Amino acid sequence: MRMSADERRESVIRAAVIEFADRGYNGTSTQAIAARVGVSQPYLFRLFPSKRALFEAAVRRCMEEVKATFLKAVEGLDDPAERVAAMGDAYVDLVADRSLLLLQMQMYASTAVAQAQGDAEVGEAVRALWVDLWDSVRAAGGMSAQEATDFFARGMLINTLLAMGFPPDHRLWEGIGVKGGGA
Amino acid sequence: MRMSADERRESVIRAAVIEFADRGYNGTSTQAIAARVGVSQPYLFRLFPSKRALFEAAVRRCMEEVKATFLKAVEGLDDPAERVAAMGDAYVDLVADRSLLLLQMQMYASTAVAQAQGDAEVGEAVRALWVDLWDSVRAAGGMSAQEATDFFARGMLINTLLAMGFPPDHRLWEGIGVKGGGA
DNA sequence: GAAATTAGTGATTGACCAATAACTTGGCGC
DNA sequence: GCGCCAAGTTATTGGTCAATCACTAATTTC
Repeated sequence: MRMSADERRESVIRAAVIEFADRGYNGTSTQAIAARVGVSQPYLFRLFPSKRALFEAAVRRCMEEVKATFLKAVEGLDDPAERVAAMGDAYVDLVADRSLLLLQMQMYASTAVAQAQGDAEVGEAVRALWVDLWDSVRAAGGMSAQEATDFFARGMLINTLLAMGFPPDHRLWEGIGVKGGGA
Repeated sequence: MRMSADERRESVIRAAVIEFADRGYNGTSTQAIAARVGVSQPYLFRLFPSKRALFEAAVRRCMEEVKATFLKAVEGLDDPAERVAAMGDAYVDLVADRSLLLLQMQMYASTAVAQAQGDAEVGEAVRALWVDLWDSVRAAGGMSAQEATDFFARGMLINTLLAMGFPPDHRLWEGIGVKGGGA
């Protein structure tokens, strides 16, 4: 049961990704995260200075995993066209783990909220993560600027349809080329 | 000051669109909406049965306006290619009124939350609105399924970049063809 | 101009929630 | 086997929020 602070922080982040993905920033109580970890609610505040900091850690982790998924997909592939195709296919893995895509949606929404409230720092941090993902994916796929735009545009549509819960066999998925939108 | 319930409901919806767009569902208090309207908080519950119902009304209004913006853009145009281009340009109008695009983001995020909590009704309602928008835009532009997919994919990328607050002159806007991302 | 209807308010409540503070428990070195 | 530090808890607090209830004021109707 008892573990080092670093190990505990790690498991808290994992729980936070799931909870924040499912219920959003304001909809998630620190109590819910603590319960999922199996730890008391106040102890979270020993591991993270605030709820916001915990959310940021979850978001950072999420973006790292998304990036890692794409980079892993191109490993060992040399042909540029093949690499781009492999990254497109990698979306299947992301869709399979709902949390990573849903937490992205919550991140976009929460960032807009933070900025409307005058908090510029959150926006800067999120944009930095996003630009890093963009550039990494673009470089890994040897994409032109236009190709990268199209790639991410498709990704955002997938995110959106998934968030709304369109089932995998719905006709709106047809032009997209990745099945698995449901549940 | 005093007005009919219907007129008041109308002004409440307008206020709700702005507030929910800026602060999200859970981040917006009914007090904040009431204050913007200039009415007492309990009176909102005479006009709408619950906060959720008010949110749904705001979302419905938002989607109607988005749809109307696109349909208005093609008025008087006959050439199919011209109509598609006009709808693409119409995004400039939507970006100009931040609320409509940001409320969409909040809608996606909140729909995901509702579904994670077992509320299937919200998801169904939102999907119906979305399919209606999709079909209307597709019909108005005489688009193929693939063209519609590309059109909406681009739209979702615009939404996302806007939510994150990328300024209009940021390089990520380059491949998109609509300026006006910032504040 | 009185009666009835409709618009709107003030006070309150019970639940929830982030964060703090003060305390306890468990393992490790020696 | 004891002392010490890190892991973890219980209790609490100040604040917020959706929703209800009982009430008042304006408008319409006859």
